[in-house]
Amino acid sequence: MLILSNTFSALSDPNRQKILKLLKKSEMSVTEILGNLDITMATLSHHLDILKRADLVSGRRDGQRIIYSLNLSILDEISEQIVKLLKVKK
Amino acid sequence: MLILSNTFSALSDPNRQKILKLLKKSEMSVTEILGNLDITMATLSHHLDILKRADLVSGRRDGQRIIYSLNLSILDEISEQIVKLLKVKK
DNA sequence: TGTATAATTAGACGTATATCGAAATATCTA
DNA sequence: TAGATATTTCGATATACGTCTAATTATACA
Repeated sequence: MLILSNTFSALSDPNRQKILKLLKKSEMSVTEILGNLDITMATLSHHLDILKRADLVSGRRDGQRIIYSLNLSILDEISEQIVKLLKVKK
Repeated sequence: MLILSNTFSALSDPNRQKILKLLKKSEMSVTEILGNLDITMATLSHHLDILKRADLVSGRRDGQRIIYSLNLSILDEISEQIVKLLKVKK
């Protein structure tokens, strides 16, 4: 079960939004993601942890690297929750 | 034009989510909203300001009271932005 | 015009969060 | 097994945010 507050918090940071947009195109290692952002590796790792805990991304190890990818399964659930939050029944 | 980051920030607080759910049922004055929450009037006013600036609610004066209501027009835009953020083209 | 009611604004405070550099952990390869 | 590469974790710091009380603004009405 999704905790709505956490998901929106996860989505509310500009750098995390950039990460999601990058992963939308293709899965990437941490270092690859880092090349597209202006933060340190430590900070990126922190953001990835938040996105992981919100179930928005997942990472799998591939040798030395960890490859992150978007969790598409969450999309429908988020949309549904937003509708529940805002949509007025006619 | 919607600034996505602001919308998600606005949606990310539990009390603001409660406010939106209340206004979903019917428009309400600040004092009426207050009766459903466990915060001070000042804090509520602060949250309403954030929701207003995110275009999620609007307020109109009615005598001494200010009546807040949900801005339904934003819903489609938010859903669209979420899809843009997360949805991968097949 | 003065008092009551409704809401916002100002100022202060503690906690959460984004960030960094440095240290630790994990994997690969020579 | 030692050194290199990739990532995470730790500890510190500055800023943002949610909250409060008190003061201010706006409206109503007697």
